[in-house]
Amino acid sequence: MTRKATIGDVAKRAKVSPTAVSRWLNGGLELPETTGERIRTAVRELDYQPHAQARRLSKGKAEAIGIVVPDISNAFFALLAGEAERVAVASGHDVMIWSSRNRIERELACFDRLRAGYIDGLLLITNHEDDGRLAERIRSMPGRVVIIDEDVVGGDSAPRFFVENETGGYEATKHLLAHGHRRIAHIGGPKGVMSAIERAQGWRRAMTEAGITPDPAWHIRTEYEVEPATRDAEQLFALDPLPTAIFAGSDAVALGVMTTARRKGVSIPHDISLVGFDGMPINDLFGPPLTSIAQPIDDLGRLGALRLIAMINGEKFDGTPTRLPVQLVARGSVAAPLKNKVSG
Amino acid sequence: MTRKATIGDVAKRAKVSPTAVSRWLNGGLELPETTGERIRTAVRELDYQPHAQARRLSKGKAEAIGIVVPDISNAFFALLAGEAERVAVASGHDVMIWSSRNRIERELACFDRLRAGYIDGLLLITNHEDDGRLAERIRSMPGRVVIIDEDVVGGDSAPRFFVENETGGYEATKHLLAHGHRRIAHIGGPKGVMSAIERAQGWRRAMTEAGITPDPAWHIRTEYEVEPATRDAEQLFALDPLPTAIFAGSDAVALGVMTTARRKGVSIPHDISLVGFDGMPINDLFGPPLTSIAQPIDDLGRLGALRLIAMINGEKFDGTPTRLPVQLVARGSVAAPLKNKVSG
DNA sequence: ACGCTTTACTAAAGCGCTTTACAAAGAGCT
DNA sequence: AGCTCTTTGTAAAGCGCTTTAGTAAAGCGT
Repeated sequence: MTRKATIGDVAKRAKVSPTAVSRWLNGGLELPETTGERIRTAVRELDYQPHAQARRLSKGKAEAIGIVVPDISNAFFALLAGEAERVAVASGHDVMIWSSRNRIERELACFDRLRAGYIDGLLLITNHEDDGRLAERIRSMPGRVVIIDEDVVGGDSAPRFFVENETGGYEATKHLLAHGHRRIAHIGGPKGVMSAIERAQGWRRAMTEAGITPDPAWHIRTEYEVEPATRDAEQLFALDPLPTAIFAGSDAVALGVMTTARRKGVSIPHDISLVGFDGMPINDLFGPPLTSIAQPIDDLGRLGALRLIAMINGEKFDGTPTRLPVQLVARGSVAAPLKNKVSG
Repeated sequence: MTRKATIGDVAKRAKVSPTAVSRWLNGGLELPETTGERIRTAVRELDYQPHAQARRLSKGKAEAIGIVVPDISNAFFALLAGEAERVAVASGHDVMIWSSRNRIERELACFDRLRAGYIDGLLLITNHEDDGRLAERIRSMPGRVVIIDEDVVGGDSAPRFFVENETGGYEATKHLLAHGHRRIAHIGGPKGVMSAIERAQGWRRAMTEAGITPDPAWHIRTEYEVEPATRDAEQLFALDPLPTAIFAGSDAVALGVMTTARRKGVSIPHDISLVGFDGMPINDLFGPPLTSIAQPIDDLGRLGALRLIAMINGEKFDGTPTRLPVQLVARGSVAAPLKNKVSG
């Protein structure tokens, strides 16, 4: 294999110095047309391409950002990361997407990459309670981190973008109440996770306003993933009397509920109504189509990436969180409860 | 912001040369415990972390690979990339995942990154017909590229991993035939795409063996995405008589068919049976659960990544394609055709 | 006391690029 | 003619690391 052409090879062939080639290519030097043409020809003939590593070392910038998500094969995160990537690429940054699989070590590894100059900034999407290490890393890298979707306690030095979780939980529950439900259970995200806390608060507030004191057994916690939710939903189906409706803390959780319902021979929405949270486009295709609180996933990804890039370019921001609105999308998984169906 | 510690700072504090620090850290130098301890302390106190760009420039390796997929927010590719990533990370490589959005320019950009030394190898997952440029790049980077899932004509210098597309199409069609269907339509992937061609061949072979000559109108092509498939499926629902079954070239296409069926008031599987291709785990949750030809997605990603890393480490391979088996997963989207239901 | 081996390191070059500082040659002005 | 200004470049340093080649000192056998 022939050695790759370097800037020196180009310079030699164009009969100028490497300096001239570099500066001319990067727009820092005006040269007469004949000289420019010689360089252009040399570049073409040698198929020259600057060595990324060298250029980055020299410039002191990686021209790249990283995106950590809990799991890239989860459609929600894939959508989020996809949108963020689009924005970053458009501004000339390379993008690395990493799955943390909810292992904090893998998240910390991304901070190491940041410190190592491998990326200029990090878009952090995390899903689990922090033990303090994440918060510490965030503080130690000011202007380099943007947090999306889920808070990190103590990470408030970084810009953060969330949705109106409490409102979402409230609206979901109101929707079920409006259909006549009273025994509304909530299966939400794990302990210590902001979105789970806020969505549960919204649920509780709507219930209280309706004059209902939720039975503690109606509130259970699970992971935001299909598998664990499928398992943990069992508890709900063991209750007597059964809840007539379930507000699931995410669409993945709702899918878990659907799976368990199917296995138990419980029909949705005939026997139990179900509302999810996320508003994934695919919800439309489930049996039944899933009513859900839609998050502005694109905006979340886009705004986060834009903010990160602005910071990399030197703009200053504080950690005031931005809250984006959510919206109920009614589909087919909610009906009136059985007992009320006729009597109203 | 205080400057980041360099290897020189560590050396000074430990009262040794940078050489010693580098070699000791990288395991190339035995040192007495006291010296080692001094270095260890210095590293800790300065919170030293080698500069990735510099190390990579120096070593002439990026210790990273890239994965291009058509669209990371497509669950199939997300699964594929996720598995490949896991393998690569386990072997100490950084992973960059890029979405090409089926733009060949974006795929070529990934080859540029390869040439620029930004990554050591590329896992290529492409979805559309090549105009020759892809094949040329693949040839020009021997031992650096592995192709997965979909062939590139002329890219046969690189290792390739595909599934048994023809068999899959055959099995899907046989399954429908076994349920008594005769008017079996096929809505498959785009022209010039290997998997689409092979799956269609399987369909055609099963039909022919059953003594049926497929009406040309029964075979239509679309993109492997939900949106276009939703649109293009219209043609199938405009036929008279309607097909009694549809073999969709991918699960995304099947989803599109389901969407259109729903809109047209056509019930699956009551009025029309449906078989997809991919075997996405989520198929279980659709209404109805989707019968599909399952691909070994994990294996595809894993084997591809392993092969790529082996090549980076100097092993030689030729372009003999590896074919992985597929398997029919029967769920609820296939029933006997209406007219045959009673008469058998 | 001599050479040989081992231990414990180091100096310097080099990876390929960018950037700062500077210079030669000509043009224009007084 | 002498001066400044512009044009057209170049030399050299430096980014932070690895690696090659080597060396001073200590230990060892005879």
